[in-house]
Amino acid sequence: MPSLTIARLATTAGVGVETVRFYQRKGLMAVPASSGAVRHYDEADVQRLRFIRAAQRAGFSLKEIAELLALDASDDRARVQALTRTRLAALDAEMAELAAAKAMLSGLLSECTSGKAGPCPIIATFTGKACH
Amino acid sequence: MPSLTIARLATTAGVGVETVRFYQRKGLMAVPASSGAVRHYDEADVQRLRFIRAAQRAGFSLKEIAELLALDASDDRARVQALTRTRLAALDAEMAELAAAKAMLSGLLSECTSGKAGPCPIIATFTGKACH
DNA sequence: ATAACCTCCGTACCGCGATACGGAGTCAAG
DNA sequence: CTTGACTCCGTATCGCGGTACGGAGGTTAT
Repeated sequence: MPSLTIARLATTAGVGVETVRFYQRKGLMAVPASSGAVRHYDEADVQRLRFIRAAQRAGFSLKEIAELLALDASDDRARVQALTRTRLAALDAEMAELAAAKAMLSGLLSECTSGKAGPCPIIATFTGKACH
Repeated sequence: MPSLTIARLATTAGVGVETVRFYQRKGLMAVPASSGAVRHYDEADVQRLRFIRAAQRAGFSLKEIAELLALDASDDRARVQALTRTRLAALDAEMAELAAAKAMLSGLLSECTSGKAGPCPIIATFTGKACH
């Protein structure tokens, strides 16, 4: 039975001790009812932390992750799929925004690098001053 | 001389009154030294708010925007270009992360939609349980 | 001139995701 | 059996980008 202290749990999962405690307060992890004064953790807790980190990388918020974790128990695929579709739509929207920003900035950068005279086109664009 | 109240300034630029005051506190806008008790704003203030919003859409933080605004005065194109390149690199990194997340989620979603048996692949992936 | 609305200013609060602090208790090694 | 490292727990603080509240005073339309 691999019994970990909170510090070993945290370093195993690649987070800080305070972060584990933060997740406990947020209801993302249960506080183990330890026999004694010091609480003990096991492989399931490591997995739970890894779940949280993986879902965060996919862009889910901690609130959504809490729901996903609850669904892990109650096997409601429809709900998981709905959350996933919502997240995918949000990802598309974010990507579109980033792509637009990137297009604008890279265009302006080359303009500003090659241009010689007048105000910086980047600044001018943000300012709204006519520049072309 | 178009003299605006703070509310008219805010609505013209498409932000809230409280947001204008927030930007003033953050040093992004000067508080006009009004003659009298009520402060007055003009077209330059509208432009400044639009600058802030445009730069935000490009992904700059308020801190970076403050620097860009300072550079608007002091015409340091090299610095503006450096900030822009940094922002472009950050945008690339963010886009790569979003693309990875999207690929993962859309793959999992179709798997989960079509699959019938066993645990939900989405949950299984986050959990780290073997699923294939 | 009075009601209705706006401005000014400080301060507090929100959501998010953590991170820090500090005192008391616990545990293992020397 | 002490020392040092770790744990527990509450509470505070951070950074970001705002939003909300409330009272005193200014302004405007009727």
